Amino acid sequence: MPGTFSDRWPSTRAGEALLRKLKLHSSLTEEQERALQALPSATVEARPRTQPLHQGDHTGSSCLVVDGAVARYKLLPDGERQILSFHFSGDIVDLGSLHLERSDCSAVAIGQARLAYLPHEALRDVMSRHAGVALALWRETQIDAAIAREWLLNVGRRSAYAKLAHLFCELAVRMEQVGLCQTGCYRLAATQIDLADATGMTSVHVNRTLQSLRGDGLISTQGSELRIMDWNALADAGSFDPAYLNLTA
Amino acid sequence: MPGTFSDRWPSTRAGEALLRKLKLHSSLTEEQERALQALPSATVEARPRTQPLHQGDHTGSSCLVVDGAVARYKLLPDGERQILSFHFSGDIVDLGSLHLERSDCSAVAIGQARLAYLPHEALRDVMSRHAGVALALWRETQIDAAIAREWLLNVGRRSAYAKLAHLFCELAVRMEQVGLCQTGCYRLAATQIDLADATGMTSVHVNRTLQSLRGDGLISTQGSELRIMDWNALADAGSFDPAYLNLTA
DNA sequence: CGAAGGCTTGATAGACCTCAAACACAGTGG
DNA sequence: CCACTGTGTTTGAGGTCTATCAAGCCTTCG
Repeated sequence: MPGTFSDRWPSTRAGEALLRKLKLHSSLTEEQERALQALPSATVEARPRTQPLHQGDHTGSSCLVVDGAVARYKLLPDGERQILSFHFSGDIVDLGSLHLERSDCSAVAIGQARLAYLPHEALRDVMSRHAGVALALWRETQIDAAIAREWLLNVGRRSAYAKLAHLFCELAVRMEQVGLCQTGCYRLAATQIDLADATGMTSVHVNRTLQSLRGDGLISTQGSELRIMDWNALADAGSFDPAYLNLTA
Repeated sequence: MPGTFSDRWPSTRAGEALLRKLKLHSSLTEEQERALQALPSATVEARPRTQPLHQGDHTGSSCLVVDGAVARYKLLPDGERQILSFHFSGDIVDLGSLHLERSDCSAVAIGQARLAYLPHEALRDVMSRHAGVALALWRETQIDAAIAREWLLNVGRRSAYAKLAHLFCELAVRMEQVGLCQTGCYRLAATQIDLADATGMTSVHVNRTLQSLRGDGLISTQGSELRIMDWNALADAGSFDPAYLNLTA
């Protein structure tokens, strides 16, 4: 029901979301802010499971998340899927391909999402005229890369229990940054299959690990809402250190 | 023995290695090339297992590999290590931290290596004066990020056999780019422990999987030299598709 | 109400890990 | 020249974490 959805998030515009995100780590002049907000963009509603981006695509625009969530992923020939990242309001999903030939991964909407497509030409133009914007976008891509590296550690070396704990911590911090998480409580329409593909597990094992996490009083869930009951214990279980998110710039 | 080492690789300079690497995916004007070659740098010899970069470091320069190999990694509180990437001649290990407060990972020399430290100030200066250089370095960081994403898939979703096959394919292609691999044969001073930490396995299991790979006639090893005996079979086993390396720009 | 998708549970299996020891090799020093 | 040491490789024997297979259940939605 796109109608209902639009009613609930009526006013956020693409430039606004991007601006808020960039200001988390970079300071911008008023002129730069105006330039960003003036970015042309085509906003679209994306139904759950629709794919705003396909591996190998050669598009002329980048996909910005205005509302909702998007997951980037890669597929193996046998159909196995690895989710590489989650993106929320203000995140540019495929900023990396701005100066690259084609995208190396696909993306899918997790739940209903509102997306905006920013023409590469316009982005390049703003970046060339405003060095501060180019710097902010550079930082944005570097933080994205840092998150991928942390995920590599997560998937490669942590136990199932720690993997989920770490993921939930990261999502809490990142969503809190953009106002989507209050008092350790946030909504994410990810299924247990999604969580499995993000952490290199199976959905069955995610289910059982989730039960442990709940049983130990670290989290609770109802519907798509996740509530962190004991932040210290959860962060400790996942050996979560938010330094890699570069929030303090 | 730094003396012996210097004698074997006597002439490569920092700017040269970087330039050759960047030209793999970006075209540069003669002026830009000169600017790159004129970059000031302090070249040092790094003994095996020395650490040119530490997590949390706030350095004023970036580490370029001139010769040899460097691995980037992260540690878990319990000492578990995840290697995030390997770097060879022309790679800048921590380009990501050029505009970030501090490094989110550490690095270690794999075997003897020669490194050059490029002052951030000088890099920023060249980038601001030459948009083409900035673009090339942007591409460089994006390819680095794309490799990390492919590793995420490798570590999260492939079998042990496929993990090693994929890693060996990537290393062959990347080392061939810079002249370190001929006819599917290259030297890498990585131990089986290193390979384990790069793929999220244990060294014991790496050892056994290596034996399978050899037994199936896909590779052969002698000392630190790896020879790919059957490229097609190896690429197939690792479902290796070099598209993510962005070689064709 | 039926269908579809997601969640939960049980039983079984296997890929990979852990522990432990032996082996190979190079560098060191007496 | 040969023990001696350290690091890396190899092998063996369990053990376990996680995957697989299969079924039942629940909610949502047309």
